[in-house]
Amino acid sequence: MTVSKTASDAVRPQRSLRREPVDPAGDDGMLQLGELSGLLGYSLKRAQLKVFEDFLRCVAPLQLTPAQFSVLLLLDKNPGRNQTEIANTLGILRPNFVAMLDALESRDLCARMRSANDRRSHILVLTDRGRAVLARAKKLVANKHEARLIEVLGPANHAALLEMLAKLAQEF
Amino acid sequence: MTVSKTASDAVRPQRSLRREPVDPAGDDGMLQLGELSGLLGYSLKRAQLKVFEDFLRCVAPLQLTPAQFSVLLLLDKNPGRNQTEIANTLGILRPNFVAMLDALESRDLCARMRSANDRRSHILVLTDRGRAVLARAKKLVANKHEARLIEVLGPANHAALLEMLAKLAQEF
DNA sequence: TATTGTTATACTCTATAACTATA
DNA sequence: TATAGTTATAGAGTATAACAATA
Repeated sequence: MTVSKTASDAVRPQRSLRREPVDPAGDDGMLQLGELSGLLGYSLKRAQLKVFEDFLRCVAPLQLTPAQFSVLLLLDKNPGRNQTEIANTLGILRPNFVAMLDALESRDLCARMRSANDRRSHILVLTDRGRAVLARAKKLVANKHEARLIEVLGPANHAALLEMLAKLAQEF
Repeated sequence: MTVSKTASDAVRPQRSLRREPVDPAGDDGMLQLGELSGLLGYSLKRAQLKVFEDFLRCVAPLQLTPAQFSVLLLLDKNPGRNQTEIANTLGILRPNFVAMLDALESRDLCARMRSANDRRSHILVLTDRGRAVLARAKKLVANKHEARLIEVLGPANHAALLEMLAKLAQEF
């Protein structure tokens, strides 16, 4: 270690004498982010947390997480698929998908059924209740969640943002 | 439950007879994402994972995670701050920040020192080694990580993306 | 009494190996 | 032998309560 073990004055020298508004952040008050502001990954992560938080708020009446919503959407659009196919598409590892499905199935939102062709695999289907919940969830997401995003960003920016994120998710 | 317990034909009816390229995804091959493509949170999450993955690759020689890098950056830009201030700024809870600092301090990248003013708080400082590692990390991030992002998106899009994400992280 | 750093703890996500039943 | 679903497990990340030292 090369730093002295007692700081305060050593670290911020003649600060107690003059109060120069040299930078936006005073000695107290908000800290300077520095090049953190220019780090895409940093803003990406913080934005993602905010967006998921808002998603949960908007869909709270239906008690669905973003991940659960994505599963229901995918089952609806892709009938006749098995667990591995759905999990892979969503980037969920098969072992971790088991508990997720257990939760959805225990709420009677979807069901596993043995495939007649290959008795190893479970064909996943939405139940009537699953379809109903999905329909209500879609409305909440569109009218509350996405609507708020579009309101904050503006429709054109929202579309541009979506396009860029999709590009990163695929090509990067 | 309202669905029959054996599927296959029930779920995808006359598929074995005709092969109509009705939609981009065949019976096998990639699944249809449906409105998942329009869900900002979904692309946001997948993009974030990709970007963090690339960050880890680029900074691998220095063995720094995005979170650790952000701590070093913040310590450098904000000397004389204590654990609570740094943790709060990064959205890290104080109890969870303890182990993070232990790891950084055990590698001699930063040091805690008792404040002379308030003997409860630990002033955080970068060590010489910490400053050196941070300098190298900044170069790797700029020349490899961010460079690749700018290459994929284009400079104008990269700037626009950063601006929108920062806006979401703050105002949303 | 309030605050700083800390411990303990728990819950979620994620990741890997190995088992079973089928193929 | 290989694959689908599963179990067990371990590791991150995140969250809350409570304690000791200090204010």
